[in-house]
Amino acid sequence: MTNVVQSKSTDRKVEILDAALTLFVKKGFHRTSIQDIADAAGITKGGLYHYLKSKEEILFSLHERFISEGFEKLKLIEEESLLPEEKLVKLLEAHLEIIHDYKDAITIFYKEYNNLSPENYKIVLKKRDDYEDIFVNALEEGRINGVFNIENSRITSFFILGASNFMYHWYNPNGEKPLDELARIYLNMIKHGILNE
Amino acid sequence: MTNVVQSKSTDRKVEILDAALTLFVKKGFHRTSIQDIADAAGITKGGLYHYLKSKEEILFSLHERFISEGFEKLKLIEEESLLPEEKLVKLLEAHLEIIHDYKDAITIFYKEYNNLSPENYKIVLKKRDDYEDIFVNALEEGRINGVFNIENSRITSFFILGASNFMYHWYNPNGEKPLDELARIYLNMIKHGILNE
Amino acid sequence: MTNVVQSKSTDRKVEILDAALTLFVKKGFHRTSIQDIADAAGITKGGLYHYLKSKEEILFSLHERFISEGFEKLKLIEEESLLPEEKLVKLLEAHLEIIHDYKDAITIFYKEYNNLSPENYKIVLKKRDDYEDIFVNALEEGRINGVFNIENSRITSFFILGASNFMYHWYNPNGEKPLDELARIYLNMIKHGILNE
Amino acid sequence: MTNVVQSKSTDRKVEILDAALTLFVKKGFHRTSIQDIADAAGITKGGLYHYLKSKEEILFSLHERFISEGFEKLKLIEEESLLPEEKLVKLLEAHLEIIHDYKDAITIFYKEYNNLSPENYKIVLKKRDDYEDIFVNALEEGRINGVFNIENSRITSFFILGASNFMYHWYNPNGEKPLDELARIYLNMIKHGILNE
DNA sequence: CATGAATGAGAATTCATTCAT
DNA sequence: TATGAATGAATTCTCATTCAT
Repeated sequence: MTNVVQSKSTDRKVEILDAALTLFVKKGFHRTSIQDIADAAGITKGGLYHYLKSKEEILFSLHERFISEGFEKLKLIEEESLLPEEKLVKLLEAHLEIIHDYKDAITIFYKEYNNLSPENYKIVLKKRDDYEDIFVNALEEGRINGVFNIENSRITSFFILGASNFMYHWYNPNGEKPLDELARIYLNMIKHGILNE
Repeated sequence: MTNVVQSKSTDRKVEILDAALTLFVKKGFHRTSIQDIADAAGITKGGLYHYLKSKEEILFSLHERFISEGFEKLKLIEEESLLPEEKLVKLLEAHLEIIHDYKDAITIFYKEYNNLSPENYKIVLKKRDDYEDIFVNALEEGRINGVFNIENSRITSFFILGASNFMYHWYNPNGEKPLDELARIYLNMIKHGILNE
Repeated sequence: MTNVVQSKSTDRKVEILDAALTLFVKKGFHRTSIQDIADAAGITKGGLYHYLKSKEEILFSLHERFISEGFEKLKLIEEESLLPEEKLVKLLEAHLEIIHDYKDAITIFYKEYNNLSPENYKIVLKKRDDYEDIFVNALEEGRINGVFNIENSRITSFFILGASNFMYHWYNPNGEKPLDELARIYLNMIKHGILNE
Repeated sequence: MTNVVQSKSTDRKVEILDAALTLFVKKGFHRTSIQDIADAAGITKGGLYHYLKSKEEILFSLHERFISEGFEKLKLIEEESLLPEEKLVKLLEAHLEIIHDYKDAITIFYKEYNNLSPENYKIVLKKRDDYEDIFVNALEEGRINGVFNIENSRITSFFILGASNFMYHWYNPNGEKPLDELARIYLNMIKHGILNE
């Protein structure tokens, strides 16, 4: 899946990014200094610049890392030949798993993306749109088939993603509800709503 | 509804806060300098400090303004004697209205609240919890009555609020869908889900 | 001794000066703001400027108040016709009394006089010199008479004043030793030294 | 005596401290800006912060430098086995020498120590007390032996140190009286007083 | 007399980034 | 690769003083 052999440099870079992510989550992008990151990564400020050429690049790399991996995951599901309902379920399960795995990265994504350079901002937003489009397309397919009783696939997509994304504000991986249990509850509400009929 | 007569200072402070809000939304809290705010408000840097004693107080005031007004609105509905379903509908309509009216404030609330001082952070989080509790209580009432087919009122509340709050990421007040139309669509999904049964 | 009838303004000014003195002792001249002084005196910042035209004038007035009164006291003793030893004793007793009464003013005098404007600096230093000269003259008279076994009246004067002035660093008016007891001890050391002979 | 080999950084730091000391004596702590110090030391403001992390640390370092060296000097004398009178004489000669060598540092010590942070304030005051205790102990030893005709060693210590310390207000190293001459005069007054008997 | 608003200059400090070694 | 020194621009905040009302 991932490269087993990585150069020392790559390791070092990953360490720096991990350290940065932790700090960004705790203190925010601007309140975290390059010095802080260097300290946390066990490197000097000057040394850090051998791996990453600016603070913005750190932020961008963090975005990239999470959004690319997430997109790849969904893409694989999209390409499977599944019924709309099954596809939506699998997409959503994957999405919740991504939220679980990349809680920190998602947190800073929603808070700090406007600190990206205009060029990187565009790249990231494009990927986010592609990500969302996978949901929109799955919903649209089901809407046309008559499986989903929805008016507008995009609005529905935002509805579902919104409900899911909000989880990063409150979801505690060590809390009482395991993720698959939550996924079941969420799916149920999405499919049938909350009203007893 | 609002005071018609306000002292000059109150006006000035409101001007400063409005200017700050606009800038915070556009550039984020840290990338907006006091100088930027003062310029936008047509006042000198020193003058600004006559009305607000720190940059953090500006952020806090913006939070306060929106979260207190929002809470009052919901509180009034909570105190009406309504059936659970009716109450939830009214609460949600009010909530979407608040999102509509305070889109900018909510944007910076979710992005920048961790720039508040510890004391103000506590105050704001307390109010946010009170706000959410109104939804949780309404859902719990319906759950006990058997009107709502839900397992857990808090998770359901987060589900609904999450879906709604995410609107501030994409909702355009001048877009094709008017707010009441969106409210109808959202309510429908919350009540009945998306599956054709 | 002092005016029994004073205008309201004069009272107000005295209040301001007293408030300022207390604050200067506690926090130093620069760390005390005009706002602090105004607050302590129960007046507004703008109001304060009706009584004193600058922060420096406050400092100068405090110096004046203490150094003029002190000088007058010594002057009266100087003009009495006394034997050198008696005169020195009376001068020193008066000096210690002044230190007792104006501990705070003396503290800020030695710490903050270099914050005076050049003109006021000159005035204050002139008065300090006049004050010291009274001691030098008394010593010189005794030296010529052969009452005092000293080489240089100025150095001796500094020796005596130094020993006395240092008291403001440690003298506690509510401590175990009353002032007259201290005066006796000091005079004894000045007259006979510390060696058993 | 002192390290012959010092790192470049140590040199730079010493340069900054020396520049600061000169300026503090001339203009006082608060009227000297970091910019002033940086300019005088031939470094940029930002560069200065590479060596010292705050203005307060500059002040503290200046205090430390002088008070630690002074204390070491006295400590060595205290540990010699000398008769009380001889010990007092040597202590006082050393003390006057310290005043001669560190006139500037002592000046700002007495004027500006209340600008230290509470923690550093404590440290400095502790050292000052230790310094004074050396004199108190020497006097107490002589008082018990009957060599000194004094009532209270602490008051006597303050008397002597006060007389000596005051020298920094008027002593001019290039004046007519060399230091050892002054030491002789002072010692004479301390030992025998000023009265012809 | 008194006030509150406003000013403008200056202060300490932070920090991303560069670069000689 | 790695470092520590250095830079320079930006930033928040303070404050003595003025002045219209």
